[in-house]
Amino acid sequence: MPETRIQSRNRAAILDAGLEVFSRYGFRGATLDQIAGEAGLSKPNLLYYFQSKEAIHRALLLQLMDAWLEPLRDIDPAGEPLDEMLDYVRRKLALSRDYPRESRLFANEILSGAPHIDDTLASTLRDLVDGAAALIADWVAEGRLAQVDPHHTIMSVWALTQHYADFDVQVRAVLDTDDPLRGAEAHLTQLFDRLLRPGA
Amino acid sequence: MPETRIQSRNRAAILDAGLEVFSRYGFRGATLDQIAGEAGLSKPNLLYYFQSKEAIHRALLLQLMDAWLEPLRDIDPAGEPLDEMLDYVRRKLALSRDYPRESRLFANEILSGAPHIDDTLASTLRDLVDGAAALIADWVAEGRLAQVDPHHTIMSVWALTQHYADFDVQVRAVLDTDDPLRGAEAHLTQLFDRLLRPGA
DNA sequence: CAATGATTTGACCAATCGGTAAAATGCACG
DNA sequence: CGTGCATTTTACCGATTGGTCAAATCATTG
Repeated sequence: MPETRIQSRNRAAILDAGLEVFSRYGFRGATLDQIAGEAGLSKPNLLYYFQSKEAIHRALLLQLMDAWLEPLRDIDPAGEPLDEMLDYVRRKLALSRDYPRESRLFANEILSGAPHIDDTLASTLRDLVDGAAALIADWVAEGRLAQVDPHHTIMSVWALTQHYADFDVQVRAVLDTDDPLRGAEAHLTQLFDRLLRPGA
Repeated sequence: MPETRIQSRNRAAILDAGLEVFSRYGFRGATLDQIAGEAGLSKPNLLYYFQSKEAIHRALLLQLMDAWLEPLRDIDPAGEPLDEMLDYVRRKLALSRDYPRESRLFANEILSGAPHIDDTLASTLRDLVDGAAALIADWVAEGRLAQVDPHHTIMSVWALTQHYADFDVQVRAVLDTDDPLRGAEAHLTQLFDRLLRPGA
């Protein structure tokens, strides 16, 4: 039995509403009434489509992790190292610009101790990062990137790009611009260029 | 009427418990029962010392903001620019090491839209950052720092240092070390040295 | 020790929490 | 049009939420 039009519309509305609420208040701080209200449905109707509060949250985290790690997978081992790294930074920053709620959802999950994705963190994420770190280490050894710690460098990309989504309120308060991400790209490109460009 | 021994002990215990719980689950996700349990007090007894859940949260945020901005105030306009900036990074990183719960409390507040400190963000923080940014801009103009965007540079310091406290769970999962902050200091010193050291 | 104020407890409250059951409604299709 | 299934609503549940109140207990000091 394929999904009906009503089903796909309502499921999408619920996931969107859940993303809105969970990303602001975390799993425990979010309420089903709030999500139902945001989705334009009654609470029992919402529970007709998802078995529980946790089911909504789980579905959101699941579809998030893939998209979130994609930029890292897209680093091309055959490419020019510095370009690959700067492109990676730009792809990650684009995620913060286009999917700030997903970024905050992830941040909330980590802040609360990652109870729902700790196994993913220890396996999938870990392996992916180790792979990318090994690639960076090779590039460094070949003298095609400056001497850096690969793991800390990757985390620096995360920290700097996600900051613009997660701390959006603070960023806007400090920057006084309606588009903080414009200046961010130039700044981060410069920062990672100076960090990673191999010395003369 | 001065504070009795019992009062100061219990107030401290409540604030510590509140910090523990609020920093993990945010304001809405935290419960008074949880805080009372963590503090070793009954809920009514807890409310004998603080008028409400919000009062505990407010007290925590208040004592946080001062300590959190201190490293920025301590930048010496008469000092050597690069040293001053690198010392600032190290002071900020020390806060993440010594007060990770405070960092997460702040992160949670910002994530949820900063409803309790939005005026502080727009006034105190804004002024402080603008002052520091002006100083950095002067140093850049004098050729004593490399060409950077002062505001984005300051926020980069925040993003990179606070990341080690706020995303501690993820950092440990990726790094596989029991002391992630050791490598962090060397990495961040290197990063900001390369970003800020004036060209030859 | 007595008394007085500081502290703690137990019983309780209305509101909200996540979730359920069943009846009512809507909708597509023969 | 009517039948059968998908959808939605109404009414409700026990547990937990933030918070109150008065009584009980504790600690200090004259």
